[in-house]
Amino acid sequence: MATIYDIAKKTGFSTTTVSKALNNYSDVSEKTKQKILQAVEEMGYLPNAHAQSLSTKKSWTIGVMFSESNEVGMKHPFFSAIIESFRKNAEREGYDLIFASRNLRNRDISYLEHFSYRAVDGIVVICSDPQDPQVQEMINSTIPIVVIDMNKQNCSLVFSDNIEGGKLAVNYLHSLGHTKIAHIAGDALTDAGAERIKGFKKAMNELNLPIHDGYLINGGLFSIGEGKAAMEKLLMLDDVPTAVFVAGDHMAIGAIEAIKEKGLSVPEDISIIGYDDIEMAAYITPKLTTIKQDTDMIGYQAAKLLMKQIIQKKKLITSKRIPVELIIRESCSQKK
Amino acid sequence: MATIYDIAKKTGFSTTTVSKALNNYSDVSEKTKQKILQAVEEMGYLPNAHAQSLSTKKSWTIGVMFSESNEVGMKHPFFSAIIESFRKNAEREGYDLIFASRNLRNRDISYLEHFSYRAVDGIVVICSDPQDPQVQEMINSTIPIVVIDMNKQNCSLVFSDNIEGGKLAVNYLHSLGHTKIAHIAGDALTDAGAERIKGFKKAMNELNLPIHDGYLINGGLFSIGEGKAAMEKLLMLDDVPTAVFVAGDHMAIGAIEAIKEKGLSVPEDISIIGYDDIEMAAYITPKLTTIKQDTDMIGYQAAKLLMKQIIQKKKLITSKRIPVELIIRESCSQKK
DNA sequence: CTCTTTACCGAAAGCGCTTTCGTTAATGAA
DNA sequence: TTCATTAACGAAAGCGCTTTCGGTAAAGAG
Repeated sequence: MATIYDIAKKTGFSTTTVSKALNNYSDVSEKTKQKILQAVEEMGYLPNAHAQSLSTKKSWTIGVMFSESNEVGMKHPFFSAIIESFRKNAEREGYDLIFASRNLRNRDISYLEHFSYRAVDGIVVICSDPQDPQVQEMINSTIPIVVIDMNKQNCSLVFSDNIEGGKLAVNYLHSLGHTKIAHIAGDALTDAGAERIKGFKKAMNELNLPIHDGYLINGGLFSIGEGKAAMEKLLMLDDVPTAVFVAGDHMAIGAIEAIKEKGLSVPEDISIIGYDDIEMAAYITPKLTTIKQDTDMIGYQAAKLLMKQIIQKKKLITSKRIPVELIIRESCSQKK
Repeated sequence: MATIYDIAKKTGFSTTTVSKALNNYSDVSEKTKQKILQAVEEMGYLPNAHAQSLSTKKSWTIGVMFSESNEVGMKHPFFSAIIESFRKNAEREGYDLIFASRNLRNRDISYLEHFSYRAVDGIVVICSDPQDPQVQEMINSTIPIVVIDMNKQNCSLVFSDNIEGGKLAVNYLHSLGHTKIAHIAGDALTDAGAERIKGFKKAMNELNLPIHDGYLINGGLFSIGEGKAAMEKLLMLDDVPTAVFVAGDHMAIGAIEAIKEKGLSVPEDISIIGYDDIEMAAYITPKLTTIKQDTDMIGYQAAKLLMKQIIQKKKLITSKRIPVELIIRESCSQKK
C-alpha cells in the first residue's frame, strides 16, 4: 500500500503538506493541492485507519453490544431491525460498526475493555437486562453510549413507549367488547416487560375492568416456548379470558399455538394481540394484530443521540421515548 | 489510558521488556514477568489496538459485506443467521467483525477500498449477485476472502448443495404421488437460483416427469411479493400444477398467500415446498415443508476457510458444499 | 582460571499519520 | 525604500506499540 510518504516523494512536497492537502487545511495552495490529489489518484493511495486513529485519537467506529437472553444474537428480528436502522444512520456520518465479543484473543475480558482496546468512539447497546453488570460498567465509563430498550439508566436512552403500547392494546381489546382480558407479560425485570405491565394495569383500571386471579402471568424472556407455556396456564383457569395481550410477538405465536392445540381458535374463541410487529406477524395464521415498535425511528434516534455525544465530547443523560402504533390484522375479533 | 510506557516506568523495566512480557517472549524471566503483569493489573492497562495493528500489520478484524437486492440488510433472516454463526466462530479465534459501508466520511469509495482502509485481515461476503463488480474487485484483491452463496468464483466459496436440494424437493413431491410439479425459481442470475433449477430439472428428468409449459417460472429475487406474483401466474394456467417447489421460503409464503386468495388451500389443493427453513417457516399456516440450509455449518465453514487463508497468508481457491435437509411439515400432502 | 554459552534486558528504529511551530518568500502598507 | 503581514510550506515530535540487534552478566565447559 502506498503511504503518505510515497506520494510526498512523488510530488516533491513534504508529508506535512500532503497530509494537509488531504485534510483540507487552508495553508496549502490550490495548485499544490491539485498536484497532490492527482498523485493520490495515480498511486491509488488510501490512508491507513490505524495510523490515523493512533494520531488523532478518533477511530470512526462504534461498538455494538447485542445481548439478549435467548442466545440468538443477530438473528433476533426485532433487535437486528434496530441495528440495521442504526447502521444506516451511523454510516451516513462516516462510522463503521464493530461487533465485539468478550473474548480478546482468548483472554476473557469485559465488553468495556474490549471496546476500550478497539478505541471505539461510542457504544450502542441493545440489552433487555437492566442489571447486567457489563452494561453498567459501560454506562459508568467515559465512552459515549446509548442504550436501547431500557428506560431508567444514567445515560442516553432510547425506548418505545411501552406504557402507551400496553394501553393501546387493552383499549383496543375493550373496544371489541372484551372485558376478561389477560396479559402474558414479559419478565418484569426487563424494563420493557415492566412498562407493558404498567400500561396493561393502568388501562384496565381506567376502564374499570378487574384483573382476575391468574390473568397477569409472567411469560419470561419473550420466547415462543415461554409464551406457549404461559397460555397453557391461562387455558387451565376456571374462567378463561376471552382476550389476551401478549407482551411480544414471539410469545404471541406460542400462545396461539397453545390455543390451537387445545382445539380452540383465534380469534373466534380467544383474541390475541402481540407486541413488536416482527416480520412474521403479518404471515402467520391468523395474521397477528400487534403493537408495532418503530425500529427505524429507534435506530435513527439512537444514532442521533450517540453522534451528539461524540461531537460534544461529553456524555448526555437523555431519554427518547418512541411512539408505538396499533396494527390491526386478524387475531382479534369482536367478543361474541 | 495507561500505556506501555507508564507501566515501564512503574516497574523500572524498558518498554521493550514490558512488550515482551505481554507477548510471552521467552527472553524475559519469570520474575520480571510477574512484576510487569502485576503492574498491568494495578494500572488497568490495556493495549491499544490501533498502535498494535500499525506495528504488526494485523488488525484482528474481519470485514463483512452484506448485499442482497431487497435492501433489508441484516434483517434478512437467512443471511443474518449465517453471519451470526460466522461471528461466533471468528470470535473464538479472536477476530471482531466490522460492518463497513461504501461511504468513507462522505467520499463514495468501494467496499474494497474501505476494507483496505480499515486494514481488515479478511473479508466475508454474502451476496447473491455473482456479477457484482464490487464483489469481483474484492475477489481479485490480495485480501483473504470467502464468499457465501455463490459457487463459481475464483476464490474460497461456501454454499449449500442446491442441486441436491432441488432434487430432494422434487423427489419428495413425487413420493407423495405428484406428477404435475412446477417450480417457482429464484432468478437464474443468482447461483442459488440457477442450481435449484438444475436440481429441479434433473430430478424431473430422472423421474421421467415432463415439465409442462409455464411450469418453470422465474420468481425473481426471492421476495414474498414476487413469490405471490409467480404463483398467481401458475394459477392462471389451464392445467394448474398439484405441487410446486418454491426456491425460497419467502417466495413460498407469497405463493401460499396467492393460493389462499384464490380460494384454494394448501396442501389440500396444492402442495408447496419451500427452501431455506427460515424461522417463520415453522409458524405459518400450514407449517411450511422446506429444504433446510444449514446456516450454522455454512457460517462455521466460512470462518474456518477464512482463518486458514489468514494463517497461511495466501488466498485459497476452494469450495465447500454444505448438505441440505428435507424438513417435512404440513404444506405438502399426498396427491388425491 | 579462561573462554564460550546462555539468560535477560534495552536502545532504537519503524509502523503511517497528524499537528505544532518555525521559516521563507511574496505582498501590502507607509 | 523599509517594515509589517500574509501565504505557503516543512522539520520534527508524537501517537502506542513491536522487533531487531546488541550488550552485559552469570553459568557452564575445558
